[in-house]
Amino acid sequence: MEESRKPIRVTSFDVAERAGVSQSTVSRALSGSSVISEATREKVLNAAQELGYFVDERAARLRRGHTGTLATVVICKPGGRARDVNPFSYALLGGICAAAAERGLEVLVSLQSDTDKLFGHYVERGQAEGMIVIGTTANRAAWDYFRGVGQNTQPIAYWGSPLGDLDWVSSDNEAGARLAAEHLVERGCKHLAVVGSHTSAQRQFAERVDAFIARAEELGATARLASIEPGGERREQGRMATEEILADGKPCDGIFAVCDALAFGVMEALQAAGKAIPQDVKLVGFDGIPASQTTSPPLTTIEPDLDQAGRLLVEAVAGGGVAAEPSVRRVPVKLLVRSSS
Amino acid sequence: MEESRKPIRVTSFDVAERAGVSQSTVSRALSGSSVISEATREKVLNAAQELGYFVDERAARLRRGHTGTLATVVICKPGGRARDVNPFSYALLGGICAAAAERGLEVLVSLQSDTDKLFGHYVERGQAEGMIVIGTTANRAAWDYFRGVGQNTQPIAYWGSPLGDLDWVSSDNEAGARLAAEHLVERGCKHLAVVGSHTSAQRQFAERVDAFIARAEELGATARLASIEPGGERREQGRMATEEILADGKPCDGIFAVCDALAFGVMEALQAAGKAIPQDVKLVGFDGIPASQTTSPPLTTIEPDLDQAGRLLVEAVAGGGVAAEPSVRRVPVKLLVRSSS
DNA sequence: CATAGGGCTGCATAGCTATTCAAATTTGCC
DNA sequence: GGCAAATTTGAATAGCTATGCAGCCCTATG
Repeated sequence: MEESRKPIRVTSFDVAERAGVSQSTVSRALSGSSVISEATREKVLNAAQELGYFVDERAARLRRGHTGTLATVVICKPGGRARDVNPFSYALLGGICAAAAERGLEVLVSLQSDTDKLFGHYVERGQAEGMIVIGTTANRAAWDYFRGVGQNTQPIAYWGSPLGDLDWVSSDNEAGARLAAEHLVERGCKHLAVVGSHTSAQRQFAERVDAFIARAEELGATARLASIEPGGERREQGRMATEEILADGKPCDGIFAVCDALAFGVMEALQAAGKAIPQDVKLVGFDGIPASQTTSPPLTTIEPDLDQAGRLLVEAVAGGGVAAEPSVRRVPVKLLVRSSS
Repeated sequence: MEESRKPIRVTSFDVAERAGVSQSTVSRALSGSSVISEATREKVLNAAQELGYFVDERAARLRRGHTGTLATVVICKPGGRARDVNPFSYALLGGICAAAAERGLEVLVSLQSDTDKLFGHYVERGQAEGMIVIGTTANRAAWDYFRGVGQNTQPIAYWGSPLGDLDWVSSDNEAGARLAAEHLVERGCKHLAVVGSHTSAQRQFAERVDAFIARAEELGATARLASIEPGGERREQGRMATEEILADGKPCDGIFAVCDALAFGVMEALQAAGKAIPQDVKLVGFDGIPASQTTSPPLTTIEPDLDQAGRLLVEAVAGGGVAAEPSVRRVPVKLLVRSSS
C-alpha cells in the first residue's frame, strides 16, 4: 500500500507555466528582485498561491551556497536528562533563537554531552554559516573539542566555557559584582563574604569575586572569599562554604554568591544555623534563574539580559565586524532587589 | 580586501581523484554502502581525511529529497523575553533534542509568539520532514495557526495546546493526579482541595482535576475544586484560589495544585495565613519544574518524564506507525516526595 | 577451457534553484 | 517616426551529490 506516496513537488517551472512566464522570472519575482514589473510579480504570486508552491530550500541552498542557518551547541552534563540541563543555558538558547529570528536566520540546535559523540562540523558540511557553543558545565573534553573546532570553523562564538580564554561573550561580571557590593553596603552590611572560587578554570567566577571584594573594600566594608570545593553540586558547595563562614567566628552580615545555585545552598545553611535572612545576614545571588523567585525569602540577584546576550552572540557569528573587535563582549546586568537583602 | 575569501569547496570529485576512484565510489564508501570493498573504503576514507572533506549537505539533501531534520516550534507569550518562556517548555525541548539525536535527526528550533510572523511551512519548503509544536501558553491565534498548518503538513505532533483536541502527546494526567491523591490520603489528609480549572480550553488541567477528585473520594476523603480565575499569572491565580479555600470555613488539610506555578501561589497564601506546610496543610504540585526544589519547604510534585516525552513526540513525527495509533500518547509520571507533604 | 555468476566500480543523470548574459520589449526624446 | 536608452524577460548553466544501470574482473564450476 505504498500507493499515493507520490511526492511530486510543485516546482518553479510549474508556477512559471501557470503564470505564463519563465522559471527565472518566477525565481526573481518570489525573491523580491527589483527588476520585475509589478504586473508580472502579481501574476507569479497568484500562480504560486494557487498551486501551493513553496521554494525548495534544498535546491535554493545548494545554488546560493549558503543556508541562512546558525548551529547552536549546548554542552551539558554527560548522562543527564533534559531536566538536568541548566535553566540558564536554556534561557540563553531562547535569547539566541530570538536574536537569530530578528536577523532572519534559522537555528539548528544540538545538545551534546557524550564525549565520544561530539560533532561540530556543521559549517564544513554546509548546514550552517556559523556556530555558537554555550554551556555552564565543566565538561572539559567537550569544551576542548569545540575549541579545536573553532580553529578551523571561522565564524564561532562561545559562552560559559571553563577554559578561561575562550568566551567571546559573557555577563558583565564586574558590573554585576559591583552592584551586589554596593547594594549590600547600602543596606548596612559591614562584614561581607563572597561564596565562589578563584581558579583560572572559572574565569567568570573569579571576575565576580575580584570585583566584589574590590568594590566592598572601596566602600569601607570588609570582604573575604569563601572558596567552594571543586566538583560536586553547586547547592552543596554553597552549603559547605557557608558552614565554613559561620564556623570561623568572624562576623558576617552579608553574602554574595557568585551564582544562584550556590545561593540556594547558602540560604539553606544560614537557615539551618538559625540565621534570619535578611535580618541577620543579607544575601545576593547571580544569574536570575527562575528558581530564585521561589525561595523563601525570594533571592535578590544580578540578572544578565539574556536577550541582549543572544544578540551579541548572533552578531558575533553572523554580523560583519567580528574581527574588528576581538575583545570579550559584556552583557549588561540588572540588580533585581527581592527580600533576601 | 576581499582577497582570500575563496571558498573553493573540496568536493567528492577531489577525493575521488586523490583516492584513484570515481566520485560514485566516494559517495558510496562514505555513506557506508555495503557494496564497497574494505580496501577501497579505506583508500577513500584516507583521501577524504587528508583533504579535510565533508559531504556537502546542501547537495546531498537536494539529491536525496529529504533532510533528516525535524522542525520544532515553541509557542511563547507575545512580547516576552527569553527568560519568560516557561522552563517546562525548555526542558521538553531538551527532551526532543535528545530523542532526535538518538535517531540521528537534526532539530531546527524556532520560538514563535508574534501573531503576525507565524511560520510553519518547514516541511513544504523542504527544510524538515516533520514538525513538533509545543508550548504552555494560551496564545490562541498561534495555536489556531498551527492547527491549520497541521491540516496540510502531515507529520506533525503537538504538546500543550489549549485547543483541547489537538495534542498528540501529553503527561499522564490521570495517573499523576491519582498519585497525588493517594499520597495525600496516605499522609493522613481527609479534606482535600484541588486548585485548577475545568474548562475545555485546559483539557490537561481538567483531566487532573477529575482524576484527583475521583481517586480522593474513592479513598474516603472529601475533595473540592477551587477554580482559578481565567487570565493573569499562575502564581497569582494560585494565591487567590487558596484565599478562597481558606475563607469558606470548610476544613482543608491537603491541596493539589495542577501545576507547580500555581502551587507557588498556594504556598504563599497558606504561609501568609499562618498555616504551616506540611503540618497544617500538605501540598502537591505538578510538572516538577526546577523552581519546585527551592521553595521552602521544597514542593512535592508530579514529574513527567520529559526524555520520554521527547521520544514520543519524535516518534510520532519521524516514526513509522503514526497513523496506526491516532490516540493520545501518555508520558509516564513520577511522584517526587519532598517536604511540602 | 569455457561459461556463469558474484562482487565492485564507473558512467551518466536527476534533483530545483539562482544568476549571468543576451535578447526582447517598452519608453523617452528629438 | 526613428533611434537610443531603459526596463523587463528568457535561455542556459552551475552547484554537488546519490543512485540506476551497465560493465569489468575474478572465481568457481562443469
